[in-house]
Amino acid sequence: MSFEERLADAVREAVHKAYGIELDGIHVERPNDPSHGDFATNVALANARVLRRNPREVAENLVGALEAPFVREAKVAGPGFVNFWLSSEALWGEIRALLRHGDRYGWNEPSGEPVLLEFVSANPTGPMTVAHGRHAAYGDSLARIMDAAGRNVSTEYYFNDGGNQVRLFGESVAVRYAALFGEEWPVSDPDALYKGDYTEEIARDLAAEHDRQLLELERDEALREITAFATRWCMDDIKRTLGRARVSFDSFFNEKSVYESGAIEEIVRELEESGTVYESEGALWLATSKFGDDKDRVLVKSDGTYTYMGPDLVYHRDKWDRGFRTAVNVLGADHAGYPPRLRAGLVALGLPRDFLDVELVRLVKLVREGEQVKFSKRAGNIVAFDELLDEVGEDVARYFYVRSSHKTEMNFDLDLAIRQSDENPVFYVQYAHARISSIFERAGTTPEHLAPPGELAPEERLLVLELLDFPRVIDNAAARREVHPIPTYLETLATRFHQFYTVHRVLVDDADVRERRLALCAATKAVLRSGLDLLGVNAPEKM
RNA sequence: GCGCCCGUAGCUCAGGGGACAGAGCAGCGGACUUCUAAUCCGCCGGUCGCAGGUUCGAAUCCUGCCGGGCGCGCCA
Repeated sequence: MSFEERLADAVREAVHKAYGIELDGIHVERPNDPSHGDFATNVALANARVLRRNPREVAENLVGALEAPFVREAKVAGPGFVNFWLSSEALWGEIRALLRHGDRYGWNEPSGEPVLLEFVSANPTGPMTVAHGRHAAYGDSLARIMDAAGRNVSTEYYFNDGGNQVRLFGESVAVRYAALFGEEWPVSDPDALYKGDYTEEIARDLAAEHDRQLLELERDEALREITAFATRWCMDDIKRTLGRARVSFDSFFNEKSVYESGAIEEIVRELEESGTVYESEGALWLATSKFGDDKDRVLVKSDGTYTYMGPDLVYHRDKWDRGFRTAVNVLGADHAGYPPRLRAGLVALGLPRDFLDVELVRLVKLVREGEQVKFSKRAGNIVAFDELLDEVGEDVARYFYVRSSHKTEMNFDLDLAIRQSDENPVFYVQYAHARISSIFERAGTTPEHLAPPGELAPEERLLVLELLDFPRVIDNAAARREVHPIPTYLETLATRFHQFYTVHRVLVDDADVRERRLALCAATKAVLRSGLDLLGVNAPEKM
């Protein structure tokens, strides 16, 4: 149990003892100013009104009634805060616990209903973009954080390889392919074709494998072959990029399998039976407005093909059938209108309203020399994630992406990421880790037993308090589905370590002191490595 | 027009009822014979978009404006 929780309990009992009432939601926090104690609570201020006493008086009574052996001192301060200082013994007790858990400190055993986290799910119609990169970095880190926090989470990538975009993409490659043999491939809308140079690459690979055979086939069949080849090519390309960025998925799901299974027809039949669909203007509509959507949505277009609602309903019901009780979808903010529709459709199918949960990721803009970078030659009207990785490296890319909240629009300043890499926050954190490694290398040992607890110097105390905050940071990030608290935390922790390092020499002659400081280093190293790992960033031994 | 999100230091962003609003970068000035100076310390820099309201207390909650983004397709 954390000190916050232990303090909250102790305060709750003190309130009970002094006033005979049970309070919950007792707020204990780390004050900004160290002179306000290791921890502080505002209960006296928050409850002065109900108790009909002035806050300072309440605070005094609390301090008087407080029984907490791990508290060295409790003092009333300001308008009625109670500030707590913990005993060094108690802090050392937690450091020992931290060292026992190592880089699993703060982790919880998995429990609860299965959650499926779906992210990226970029269409296999081209390379991953820098926007997908943000989704990948966010989603993968979130999965790691939720896992650490004890959520029963799995990750999945949905390959949209069955829809309209894919047909267009197939045509784009077919045009290039035919051109290689001096032939023309007729298309309905040349402007809608994919323009990036990679379509040329795919066409060449296709030609290398099949020569001009596919041009001999009947056109529909040839297009099917070409499209299948092209989407497979993109999936491989995307998976390679993901692997490079250290993003992993537990499973991949193909939209095509939905079309081929006949499940859509089945769903439509089900909806017909429940009377939630109707025909109008030659299309089949789903009455999503009965389930919380603004208006009804087309399910089967007048040309007989399905809108995305069809396969998506099947896919999400499949998630439910596989046992997941929460489906978290990470989507681009430009898809904001989509969740209410899908949710309404799922409710129409009898799934609970809270099954689908959506996190919207805002746009990322690449900025170079103050100008927005909008496209690249290879990728067409986008910038490929690979190109960003080439420029700034995997660690910087992943760290920068998640440093700010996924909910805010982000400017990724390339000049800063590259040119000033020395002053980069990711290096700042990594450097703390490397410094510690260097100490252990010099020391030739890792601490096997701990020296008896001793008084903590101010810099040591701040470092320790920061270390012990890690479990709460993980829980909080998981609960809010936010990743950026981790970098924020790591930077503070690195600062606390660098400050400690500047003031105190670790490898001193006094064996007890040396042992204690090595223990702090080991603890810091474990938490830094653990935190960086949550972000998919390396923790180097040397820099 | 309706709905959702966002306005915090020159820049990129934390903080989302508490004690003087924080960090990094940029700028200025200090600190390496001692475990890595990719570090540390100090200075400069903010009417937390504006105006009301709730509260003992508001950057934080509520309302209204202003500014920006996104959505409101038989596209995904």
